[in-house]
Formats: sequence, C-alpha cells, structure tokens
Amino acid sequence: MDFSPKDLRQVIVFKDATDDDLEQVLSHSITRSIEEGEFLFFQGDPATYAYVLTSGQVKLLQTNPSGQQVNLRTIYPWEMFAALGSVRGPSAAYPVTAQALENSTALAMKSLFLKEMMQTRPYLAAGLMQLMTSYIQEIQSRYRELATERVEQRIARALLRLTSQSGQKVDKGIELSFSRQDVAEMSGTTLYTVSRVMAEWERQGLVQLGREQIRIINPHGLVKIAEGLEK
Amino acid sequence: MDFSPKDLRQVIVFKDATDDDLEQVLSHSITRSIEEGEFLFFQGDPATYAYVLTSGQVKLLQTNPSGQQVNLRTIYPWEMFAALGSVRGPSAAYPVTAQALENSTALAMKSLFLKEMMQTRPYLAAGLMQLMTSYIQEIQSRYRELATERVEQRIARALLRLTSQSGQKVDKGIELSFSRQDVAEMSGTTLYTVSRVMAEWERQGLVQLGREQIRIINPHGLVKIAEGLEK
DNA sequence: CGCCGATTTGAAATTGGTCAAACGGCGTGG
DNA sequence: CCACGCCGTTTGACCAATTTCAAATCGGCG
Repeated sequence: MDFSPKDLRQVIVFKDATDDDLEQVLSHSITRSIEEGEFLFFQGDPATYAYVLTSGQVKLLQTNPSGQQVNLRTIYPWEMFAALGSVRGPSAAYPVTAQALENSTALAMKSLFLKEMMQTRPYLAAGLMQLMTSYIQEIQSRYRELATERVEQRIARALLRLTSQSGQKVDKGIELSFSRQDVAEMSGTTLYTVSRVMAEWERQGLVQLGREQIRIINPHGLVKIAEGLEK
Repeated sequence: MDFSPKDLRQVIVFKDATDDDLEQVLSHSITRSIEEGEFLFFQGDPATYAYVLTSGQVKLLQTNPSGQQVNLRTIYPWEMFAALGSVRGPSAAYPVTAQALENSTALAMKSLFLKEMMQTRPYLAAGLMQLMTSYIQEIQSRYRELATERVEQRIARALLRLTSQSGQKVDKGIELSFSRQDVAEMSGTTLYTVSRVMAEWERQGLVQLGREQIRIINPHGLVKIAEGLEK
C-alpha cells in the first residue's frame, strides 16, 4: 500500500469517516495494480468490489453486441466507482467495463462490507447518494446533448470536460493526452469526424494537435462552439 | 387525499417504513393535482419537494437552449421522483422539468424533511440508492444506444420499454397511447422519422397505428429489430 | 532505417432531418 | 345531425450532416 489510511479522506464518500472506520474499510480491502490497457472488471461480472482509484486513470465503458464502445466516464485518483454492489449486493452485475488508460492502482473494497457499514453510518450513504445524483445529472445532460446537438458541439464539450478534469497547463494552453478515437468514444461519433473537425479548429487557431495529444489554445472559442453560438 | 397512509408502502422507498414514519412523511407533505399538459416543476426551480405520483402519468424532460426536448423518463403511479433535493438540499436546482401527460395527482414531500429523516433511517437511504442505481443503469444503456444504434433500433426499444411499463393488453396485441412526437422524444429522433418507420412496420404486420395510439401485434419482431438482427 | 499504429484526407454512400403540403379522424358548434 | 376546423399524421422531395471505406501520410521507437 502506497498511501496512508487518512489519504482515504480525499474520497468524497469518506470525508467524514472516523479513523476507525477507515481502518475497517482498509481491512476489508485489497489493492490492485493494473497496466495500461488491462481491465479491472468487465460488464457482467459480479460486483464483488467497489473501487477507489489510488493512482493512474481508468475509463468506464459499455460495449454493444457488435463491439462498438461508448465511454461513459473517466476516473481520476481518489474517485470512488463501481459502488453498485454495495447498494444492490455483491452478486449484482457491473453494468460497465473498467479499463486502465495508464498504469494504475486501485483499492478494491468488498461490496458486502460497505453495504453493511452503510446500515449504521448515515454519512456514508449520504456521500454515496451525492455521488450518484451528480453522476445522474451529468449523464442526463450528455444524453440530451447526444440527442439534440451536432457533432461539433459534442466534441467541443468533450474537450472542455476533459480540460477541467485532467488538463495539464503548459506555457501555451492546456494539454490533453487522448487519441482521436478516445474523443470519438466520448462524444458519440467516429474518429474520422473527430479528426476532420479538430483539423479545422487547428486552422482557426483554437487548438494544436499531435499524436495522442490535443493542446487547447483558446478554451473560450470552444465554449462558444459548445453552446452553438458559433457557425 | 384519496389514499391511505399505508398505500405509501407501494412506493419502493417506503416499503419497510413504520406506520409512524409514514404518518410523519404525510404530515410534511401536500398533495398537488395538475391537469394534462401542466407542469409540476421546471428545470432550474429549487428542489423544495420530492414527489410520489399518486395517479396519472408524468414525464420528465430536459430542454436545450434552442427549445428541443428530450424525454428522460415517464413516471407511473407510486413511483418516487425528483428526490434530488433530499440528497443535495432543498436549494439545489431540479435538473429536469416534470409535465403531466394526463390529469394527475402527486404527493409533494418536503425535501428537507426527507433529508433529515434519512439520517436516522437507513432503510430510506438504502431504498433511494436502489432507485438511483437502477435509473443510472437505464440511462447509461440508453446513452449507449443513442450513440451506437440506428433509428429503427431505438424506436423499437422505446416501444418495447413502453410496452412493459404501460402497455394495456387487448384482444390482438398490446396497446400504447403515445403520439409519434412522444415516441420521437423518447428515441432521440423526429416525428417524421417515427411516422415513416412505424408505417413500414405496419405494412409488415408488426404494429397497428392510430391517432395517438400504437398497437403492438408482434413484440418478438420488434425485439429482433431492437437487437439489430433484422434489417 | 523500417515498421506499426495513429492520423489525415478524399470521394462516395447513407442516414436521417427539414420543409411543405395534403390527409384524416374526431369533437364541437351551429 | 352535419359541416368545419383542429391537430396529429402521412408522404414526397430535397438536402445536409455524418459515416464509411480506401489510401496515403505521419511520427516515433526499436
């Protein structure tokens, strides 16, 4: 383990936990390391564990019968995810697949233990509900965007979301490390369309492009596109 | 009030409530009646109340800046909805608008009271989390469908979902009372496309159409379309 | 230097949306 | 009781956005 129990307080759900509670959680957990591209669990697996990402980056995705992927969410350190089993019980099936975007470590907490713990610790349930409501709001909005907005807007939104979640500030702009394919999966389109749209933005000086890299030069311009004011 | 406190047990969240708890909930609630087409609340209003539908039918929708609507969910009697305020606090904004599809009545429960009640009643939080996880799963799937499937599949899925939620069995088939526009909003397309697609299905004997009415003759055929096996 | 995967780009195909017009069933007022 | 008008629906024609496919190009890394 490369962190102290108290680091767990960075996890929103454990913000108000007592030292003892944290110890107990840890005693019912194991740590897992996975390498880039590996999977933490698959859609359909029994939800035996809930996770907290301790380092790296993980994406949650769904696959349809013909193999196309949709990115639902990217997880960053100290976020909790896959908590479904601690609500539904450990035999419920994960509705998503979790894949590491880079070498990562995660704390795997037994769903059943968390479930029992929640019976007696209202702060835990309250925290989890906070998480769930904010996630519901996000995916509802994305659903609406997918249904009503055109590709350019959705790509712009995807970039902006990434910017606020994982952007690295550099001298000129904000840098993101994602492939065209990643962005396509996040905005519900194809890598070809992403390539074309962003190439046009590069011509307009809004972004600079590289291999698996996107540098946002003019975020405000993207905001205008995302809101459909441009064009 | 046209129902007894114990009827509230039909609400999943209150399944395990004591008689006293139910009384208390009612004492912090009011009943509201609204007519077809009227709104219970709008996106952006403070989430002062959580609701249980006691009769009728209500849809939850989001509107984008240019006025296009997306249907997120249809609510049937004894479902709880708009519970966000009891997690986030009553001053949070509803992320959706609720509109009556027919004359309806609803029990409006003070968010703040529910929030406090959850501090001491684990069954309440547990029930609410159940609701939220199942909703998350549904909307995640719909998001994936919207991103990866073509219109026909999505319309077929919308009809199948409606069938299981509100279908009335009649001699030949299952009857739904929704307009083409409704179906379009539920499947993320336009009423024109819905009309065309379903007209073709009528030719194939899968459905029978009427004004604001759809009779499903061959659900199995729709399932095949929904899964992309047909074409 | 050579290879592999990511990216770009063009051209063609397709899906689905838009718009306008006509249709049709049903309830209502004369 | 019938005609009118409304509203939901259908349909055609056209068109724009986006996908698909193929091929070329780029950029690192071993």
